[in-house]
Amino acid sequence: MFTTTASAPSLRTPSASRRVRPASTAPSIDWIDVLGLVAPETALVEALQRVAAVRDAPAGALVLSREQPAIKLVLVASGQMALGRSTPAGTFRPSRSVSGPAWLDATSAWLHGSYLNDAVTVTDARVAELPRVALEMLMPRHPALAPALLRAQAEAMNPLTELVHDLAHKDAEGRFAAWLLRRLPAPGDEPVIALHERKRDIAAQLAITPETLSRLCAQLVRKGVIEMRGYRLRLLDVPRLASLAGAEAA
Amino acid sequence: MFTTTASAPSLRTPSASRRVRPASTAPSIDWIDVLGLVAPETALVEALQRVAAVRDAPAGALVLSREQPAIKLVLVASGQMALGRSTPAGTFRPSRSVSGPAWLDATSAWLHGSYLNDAVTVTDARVAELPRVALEMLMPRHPALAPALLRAQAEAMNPLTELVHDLAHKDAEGRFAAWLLRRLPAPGDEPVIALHERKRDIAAQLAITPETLSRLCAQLVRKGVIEMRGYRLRLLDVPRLASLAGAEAA
DNA sequence: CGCGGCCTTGAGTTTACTCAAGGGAGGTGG
DNA sequence: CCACCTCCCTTGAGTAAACTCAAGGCCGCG
Repeated sequence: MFTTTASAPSLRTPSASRRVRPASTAPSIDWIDVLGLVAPETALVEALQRVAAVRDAPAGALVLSREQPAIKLVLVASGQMALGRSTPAGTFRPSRSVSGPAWLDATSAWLHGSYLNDAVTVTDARVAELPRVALEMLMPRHPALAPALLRAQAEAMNPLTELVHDLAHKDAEGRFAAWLLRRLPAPGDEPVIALHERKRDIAAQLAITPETLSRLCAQLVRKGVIEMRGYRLRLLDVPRLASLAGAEAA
Repeated sequence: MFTTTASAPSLRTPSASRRVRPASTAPSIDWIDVLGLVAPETALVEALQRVAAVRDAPAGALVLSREQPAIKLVLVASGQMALGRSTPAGTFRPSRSVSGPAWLDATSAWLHGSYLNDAVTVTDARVAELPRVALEMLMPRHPALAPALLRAQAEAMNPLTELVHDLAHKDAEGRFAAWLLRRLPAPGDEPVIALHERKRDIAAQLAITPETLSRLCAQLVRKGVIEMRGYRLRLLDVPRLASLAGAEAA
């Protein structure tokens, strides 16, 4: 995928950018998709395109900071980002990841404060920023905009709620199982998952250590639930995995 | 507060309702506050009042269910609610709590699905429900509505993000310390916190067992950080507490 | 007074973490 | 082209945090 030949995310330094998915050549954003528009709404799309500031960020770049006042909505057109917080010590603690095309932060800008998370690019990425005031000015003329933004925000809530539930009520194995199931290809397709990120990043998302993740994988392999070769794994027993994911520890 | 005399949430059965805060006599909602409106906007307020279905729910009632299709926005005018999930076994696993006046769920209804959480009243509560379609119809006439709803949704995101971070990166003591600090009275007031809920409910919010919470309290008392008498506790050393809360375990 | 629910405390166990060592893959420089 | 170096993943051993199970005390209620 990212590397020419192989199965692994081949990056070396987190900030160095071997792992290149060059931002797509077209400079435009798929607004229809991102906003979940049904009608064509070409006038709205054009207007959005005008107010959006699109830019490319190399892997490892800090795209959002909790220091910045939140005055723009930010979306990821392509690439993958990690949301979390930088510690005073300077290390970054990811809480979750976002893969474009999706909103990175469609909410903070509606409040008078800063962004809620720091965000760092994992792969090269293309991001677009929309000033809140510009959107507010577009609303009267484009009645489809507000509901679309409300939908976009609502959609962002979903994974967060899920995450809270998992962190609060599932043990490490359950969280990993749930994570795998979320990545499950459509039924009918091969139940094979390619990991596009370092395992330690996956571990961070699951709020466990890389060592624990490694042991979990070995354990699932022993149980015959999955099969692993490097960064490519195959789900052998989806029902079993689902039961592990649902087994809400304690 | 809730009981006539005492310091404890005196309820016996979780669903029984000794712990009564009768929903306020006025049948109306403070829309200005809930929506964060700045201008008076009386026309909008009246319109909202018309489309809102207000009802009172006794303590222990199931107000929202993940089985229901989400077609209404729900807000809690007064009282306290727990959000979480019922297990197949029938027990309720709270993830977080909401105290009125605040939105209980301002997001699910914008999507075509069910509610994201089950919600149970902890105290007697008054809830209001607004059909999404009604709000959409009000939007063209009331330009202040959409931004207000966007703000409301955005505000709901904030505590959730915080919660994810705490669950992912803080140990039990840190989460409890952070929880206490969130309840800290305004600086200048007495640093005394009255617990209005059973300790086991607090524990559930923190994703720990009641036993662990009890031990944490004892430990903080031993350290001289807090003082406890029943359900009333005094913060003796706020800076120390803050450092515990910030100490992002590991 | 007894009962039921709640909180507390103790003992033992489990889970996941820390620390440390070793192997593999990929890029780099001689 | 090969040696080396770095970063990553894995595995093992020991430890710490939080859980489970169980027993005891308190309080309000019937």
